[in-house]
Amino acid sequence: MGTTETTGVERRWSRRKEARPAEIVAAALECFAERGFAGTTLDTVAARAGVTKGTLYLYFPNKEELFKAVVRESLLPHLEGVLGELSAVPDDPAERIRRLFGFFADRMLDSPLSVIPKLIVAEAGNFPEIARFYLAEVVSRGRGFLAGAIRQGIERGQFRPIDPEQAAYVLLSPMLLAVLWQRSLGPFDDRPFDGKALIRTHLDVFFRGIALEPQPPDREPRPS
Amino acid sequence: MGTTETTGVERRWSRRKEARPAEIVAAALECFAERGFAGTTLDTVAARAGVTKGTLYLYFPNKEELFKAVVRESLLPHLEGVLGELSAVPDDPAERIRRLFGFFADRMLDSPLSVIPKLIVAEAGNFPEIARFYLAEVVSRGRGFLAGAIRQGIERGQFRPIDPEQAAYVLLSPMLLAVLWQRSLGPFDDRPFDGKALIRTHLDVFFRGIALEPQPPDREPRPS
Amino acid sequence: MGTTETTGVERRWSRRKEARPAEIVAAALECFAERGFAGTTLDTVAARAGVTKGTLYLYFPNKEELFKAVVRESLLPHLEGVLGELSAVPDDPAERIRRLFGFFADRMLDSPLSVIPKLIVAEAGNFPEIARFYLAEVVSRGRGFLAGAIRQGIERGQFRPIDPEQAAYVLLSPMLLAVLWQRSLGPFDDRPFDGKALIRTHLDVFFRGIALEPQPPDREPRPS
Amino acid sequence: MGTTETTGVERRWSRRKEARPAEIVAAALECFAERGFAGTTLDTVAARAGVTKGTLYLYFPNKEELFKAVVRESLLPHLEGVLGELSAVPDDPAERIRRLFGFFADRMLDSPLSVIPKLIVAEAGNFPEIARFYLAEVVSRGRGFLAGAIRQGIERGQFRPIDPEQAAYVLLSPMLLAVLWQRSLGPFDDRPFDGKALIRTHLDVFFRGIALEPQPPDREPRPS
DNA sequence: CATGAATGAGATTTCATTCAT
DNA sequence: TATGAATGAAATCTCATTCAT
Repeated sequence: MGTTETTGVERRWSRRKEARPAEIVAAALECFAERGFAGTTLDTVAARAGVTKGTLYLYFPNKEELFKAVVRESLLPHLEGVLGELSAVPDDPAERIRRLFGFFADRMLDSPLSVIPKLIVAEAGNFPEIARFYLAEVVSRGRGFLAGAIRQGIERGQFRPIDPEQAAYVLLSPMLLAVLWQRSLGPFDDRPFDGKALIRTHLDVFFRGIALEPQPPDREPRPS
Repeated sequence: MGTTETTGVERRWSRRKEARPAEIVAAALECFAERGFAGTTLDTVAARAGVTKGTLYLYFPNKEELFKAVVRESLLPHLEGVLGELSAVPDDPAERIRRLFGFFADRMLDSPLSVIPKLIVAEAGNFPEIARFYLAEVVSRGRGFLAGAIRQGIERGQFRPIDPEQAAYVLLSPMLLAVLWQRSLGPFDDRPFDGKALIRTHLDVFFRGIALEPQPPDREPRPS
Repeated sequence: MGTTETTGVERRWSRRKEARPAEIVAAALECFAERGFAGTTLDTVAARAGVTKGTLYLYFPNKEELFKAVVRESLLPHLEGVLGELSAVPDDPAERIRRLFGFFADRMLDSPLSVIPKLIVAEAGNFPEIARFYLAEVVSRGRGFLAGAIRQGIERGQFRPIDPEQAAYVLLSPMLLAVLWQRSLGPFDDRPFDGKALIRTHLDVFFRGIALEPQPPDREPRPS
Repeated sequence: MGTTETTGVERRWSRRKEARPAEIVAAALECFAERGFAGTTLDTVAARAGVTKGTLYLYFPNKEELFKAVVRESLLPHLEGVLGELSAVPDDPAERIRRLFGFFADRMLDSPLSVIPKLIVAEAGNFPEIARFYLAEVVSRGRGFLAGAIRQGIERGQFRPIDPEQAAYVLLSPMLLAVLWQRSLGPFDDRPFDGKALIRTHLDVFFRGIALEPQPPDREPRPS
C-alpha cells in the first residue's frame, strides 16, 4: 500500500516529496515539545524524521520557520475537526459544554497534539507571532464557545448569573492543567494522574456550582 | 581602609559583595523565565545582574547549576513564609482554603516568583532533579494541604463526598492558569485579565459546587 | 512522433538539445562575471540557463570545469574573429593599432565578452590554468601585436625610439580600464563614462606622444 | 619593547585587545586579496591572524562586516598620507602629476595595499557600499586631482586643450594596469614586469602627447 | 574578587554533487 | 536526456567556559 515497494533493503536514498514535510513536522513537534525551541538541535529533528539536516532546509528556510510551521500545521487540521464537532451540537448549553470536554478528553488528552500548550506556554515570549496565532485560533475560540454557552444558560434561567468570561477561564483551567501535567511534572510524580477523572469531577463541581436551584433534585425540600 | 573591616556600620561596598549571589539569582530568574534555559545566554544574565560573565562562575560552577540554584533559592525563602502563614490558620476547612488562595492572590500573583511555574512547565523534562524538587516542595504540599482540607470538610459534613485528590487539582488549576497566562499569552491578548477576580469566581463556584446542603441558605424553603 | 526523427526540418526541440551546452556557458558567464567563481551557486547558473542543477552535470563534470569551459569557450570563437580581422590589415603601423582599437571599441566593449577581463583579474590566482590560457591566447597576442607595430613604426622612422613592450602596456591599459570600469565601479558612479571617447583621446595623446616630428604638421613654422 | 615579555614559550592564550583588530584586518586583507570574498574561509583568516574563529566574532559581527572593515580600514590611514603628500605640492601642474605618480610608484606599488584595486574590481558588484566608498574616497579624489591639474595646465597654456576628465582616465589607467597585473596575471607570466618603468614611459609619452608646442624645444624652427 | 579577551565545541546554514525516477 | 529530492561535507556563527590580568 506504500508508494514504494517495501523491500527488506533499507534505502539510503529515497524520493518522497509529498510525505516529507509532514514527517519533518511530526518529528519536530516531538523534539520541540521535549526540549523546547532553543534546546532542540536540528540534528535531532533530522534524525527523528529519518533525513539529513540538509533536507530540512529543502522544506523550511530556517529553524524558526520550522517551529512556526510545526505549531500551525499541527493545529490547523484539528481545528477543523473541533469546529465540525461542535457545530453539530445540541441546543442545551450544559450539553454543549459537556460535548467540548468530551471531545477534549477523548481526542486531545492522549494525542501528540497535547504537547502544544506546553510549547506555547514556554515559547510565547520568544514567538509573538505564534502566541497571537494560538490566541486567535485556539484560546479565543474556546473561550468564546464556553462563554457563549454559559451566557445562554444564564439567559435561559439554567445557570445563576455569573460573569461568563470568568467562568470560561474557570472551565478551561483544568484542561490546561491536565495537558501540562502530562507533559511536565506528571512523569516525575509517583501518584497516578487521571485526566479524564479530573475533567469529570471538575464538570460535576462546576455545574453544581453554577446551578440556579438547590442541587440534588432527588432530595425533598424540607417541610417547615 | 581594609577590605573586610567589620564595623557596625554597613558599607555599601561590602554589602554589595555579599549581595552578589542573590542579585545574580534574581537576574537569572527573569532571564530564564523570559527565554527558557537553553534560550538564555549567560551574557544576558551577567548584563542584567550588572556583572561580567566571568563573575557568574565565581558563584556557580556552570549554567545548569545556576539554573537549579535559581529555582531552589527563589522558592525556598517563600516556602517558609507560606507554611508559617498556613500553620496559623483557623480550624475551618473552607477558611483554610480561602486563606491559601488569599495568600496566592496577594503575594504570589504579582511577584517575580510567579514566573516559576512557567519555568517548571517548560524545563521539567530537561531537569528531572528540579522537577522532583518542585513536585515535593511545592506541588505535593499544596495538593496535600488542599486535599487535607477537603477531606476534613467532608468528614465534618461541610462538603459533599468527592475525591479529595481530584478536588485539589480542580482547586489548583485556576491558580496555574492565572500565573501562566500572565507570563505567556496574556501580554498578547487585548482583553484585560484579572487573576484575582478569576480566583474569586472560582472559589465561589467551587464552594457551591461541593456544598452538602442546597446552597442559598438565605433562600426560604418553598412552602408545600 | 519519434523523439529523434531526423528530418531536414529543424525542430525547436532537437535544436534546443544541441544548444544546451552553449546556453549553459552563456548563463554561467554572466553569473561568474557578476559574483565571481566562489560567489556563484550552480542553482543560479541553472536557473539562468533555464535548466535544473542536475543538467549541468550532464555537460560539465563539476563547477571548476564549467568555469574553465566558460572562459575558454567564450573566448575561442572571438579569437578567430580578431585574428582574421587583424591579418587583413594595412601595412602602416599606426593604422594597424587604430584598427585593433576600432575593433575593440566596436565589437568588444559592449559585448557580453567584456566581462572576461574582470573574471580573469578576480580568479587568476585561483585558476592558474585559466590565467596561463588567457595570458597566452589574449594578452601575449595583443601585446605582441602592439609591440610589433610599434617596433615597426620606430624602424620606419615614424615613431620616436621607445621600449615597444612598455608602449604596448601603455596602449593596452585604457582598454583594460574601460572594460573593468563598466563591470565594476561604473554602475555606482553618477558621472557617465564613455569608453569609446576614452579610447579616442588615448590614441590621440599616444600618437602625438610617440611622434618623431614636432606634432601639428598643419601648423606653419613660425617666421623668424 | 612589546607589551608582554617575549618568552621563548608560545602562549596558547594571550590578551591583546588593542592589537587584535588590526592584526585580523591585515590577515583578512591578504586572504580576501588572494581568494576573493566568497572564496575566503574564516578558518583561513583566523589561522593567518593567529587566533581562533571565535575571536573574529569578538571584533566583527560577521564575515561581510569584516570585509567592509578591511577595505575601509586598510585605506583610511593611507588616504591621510596621500592627501598630506599632495597638498604640499608645487604649483606647476605637470609637477603635481609627477608627484602623484612618484608617490604611487614608491609607496603603493609594492605595498600590501596594492591588492585593494583587485578586490574592488572583483567585489564591487557584491558590495555596493564598498564600491561607493572606494569611488568617493579614492577614485573621485584621484580623478579630481588629475583632472584639476590638467585643466590648470591648459588654462596656463602649458597643455593643449583636451577633455580633462578623459585625460584623467588616460593617466590613471596604467596605474590600474600595474597594480592589477602584479596581483593577477603577472605571477604567471615569464616576462618580467616593471611597473615603475611603465609609469615612467607612460608619463613621458603622455606629457609629450598633450604638449602645446612641438616637443623638442632644442630643435630650431625650420626657416622657410 | 572581578574582569573580559580568548577559546573551542557544537550549533545553524549553505551548496556542490549524487542518483532514483 | 533531464529532473530535482536528497545528501553530506564544509562553511558561518554562537556561546558556555577558561584564565591571564
